[in-house]
Amino acid sequence: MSLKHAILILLESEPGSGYDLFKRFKDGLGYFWNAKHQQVYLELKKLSEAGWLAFEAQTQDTRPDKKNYRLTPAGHAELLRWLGEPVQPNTINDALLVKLYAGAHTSPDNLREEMQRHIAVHRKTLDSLMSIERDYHGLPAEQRHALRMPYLTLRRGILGEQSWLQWAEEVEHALQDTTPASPPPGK
Amino acid sequence: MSLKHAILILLESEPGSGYDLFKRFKDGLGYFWNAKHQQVYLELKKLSEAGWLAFEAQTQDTRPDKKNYRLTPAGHAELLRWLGEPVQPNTINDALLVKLYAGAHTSPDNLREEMQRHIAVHRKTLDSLMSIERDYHGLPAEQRHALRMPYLTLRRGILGEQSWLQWAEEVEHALQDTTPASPPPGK
DNA sequence: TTTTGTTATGCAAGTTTTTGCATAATAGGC
DNA sequence: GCCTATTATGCAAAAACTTGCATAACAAAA
Repeated sequence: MSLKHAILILLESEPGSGYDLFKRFKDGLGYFWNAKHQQVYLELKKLSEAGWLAFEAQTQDTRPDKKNYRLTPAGHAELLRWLGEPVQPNTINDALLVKLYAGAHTSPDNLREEMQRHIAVHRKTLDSLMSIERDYHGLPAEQRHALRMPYLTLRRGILGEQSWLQWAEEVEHALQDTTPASPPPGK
Repeated sequence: MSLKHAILILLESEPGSGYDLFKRFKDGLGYFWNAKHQQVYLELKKLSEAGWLAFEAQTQDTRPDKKNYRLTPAGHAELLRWLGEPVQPNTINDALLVKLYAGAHTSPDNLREEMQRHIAVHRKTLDSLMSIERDYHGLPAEQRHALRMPYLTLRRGILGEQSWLQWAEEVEHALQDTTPASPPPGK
């Protein structure tokens, strides 16, 4: 839907190779836009063919050669056009919630284990976002100002993860209640 | 990724036609799994061909004929298999956050308008979820018990939307700060 | 010294989802 | 009487994304 535009945005602030972009997706933007490397390379190719990007092959001694992409004026214009257009509200497709919705057809233990796996992931994400936030607060005012918009997206991540974990606690309580009382010690 | 399984779950609790399912997506499950009617019909066809669903054509006098789908034993088995399998954590692809990330390249007014549109949508969603919650609390204990798992997903929706709106307030404050001081009254 | 990890790119095939089009009957509001 | 909404289904094409495979050089750890 808009990996195209995510790429334009990343290259607007700093030109780079497909591999660079892929890594940037894994750190910063990656929290709210995910992409496999194959798709990044494919889109770069398409965007070049559309005239929105240009690249220079860059030979390297110790590393494989890379292609350095940057925005063309047409690419810049397209980015501005897209920014002026309304964005569709996000549609959520969340398989965990689908599973939980059907939870009555499986065991509470199975659900608890599933929740534990997801809680671990969300806690880790929250930790890493909060560590990025600490770094941000340590920056000089000028740099903080330059990063103020990405910072808002970071806040979304932090509030979102906190809310998710709060919900997970509710779920754990609810799942405990469905546990049958421990059976009396057998014969 | 799992529209298949969302359909199996819906049909497990109650058989129905493609149109029925589509409507159920728009109400209940729809909060966390979205599907267009075309895709629902397509998946029903595939699931039938895979032997997981069976259907009977049902002629109607005043309305177009419909096909009533229900799970086969194989479909039921597949659902149980899927429930036993771990679900991958959700990947988020959120175009609004991509736009905000690049917000420095557009006007605060543009961003404020965008946020207003999204706030309106989220407020409406929250209202409707909370009204469903009120209905739930009004049910007799037995029915509440039967719906306890879907209720957990409802809670996810409510906590998630509240957190979203809280974030939106932070964003509004931040965007106000970037507004240039009102210019002195002209000449 | 073998294995694992990182850097670097990409094709091919498949799955999933979206968008556009198409049909057809009835009910209700203006 | 006309327009719009609802019920009901689906094909076809395109776009977006995932999965599997493939190559290749070097660095670091085991």
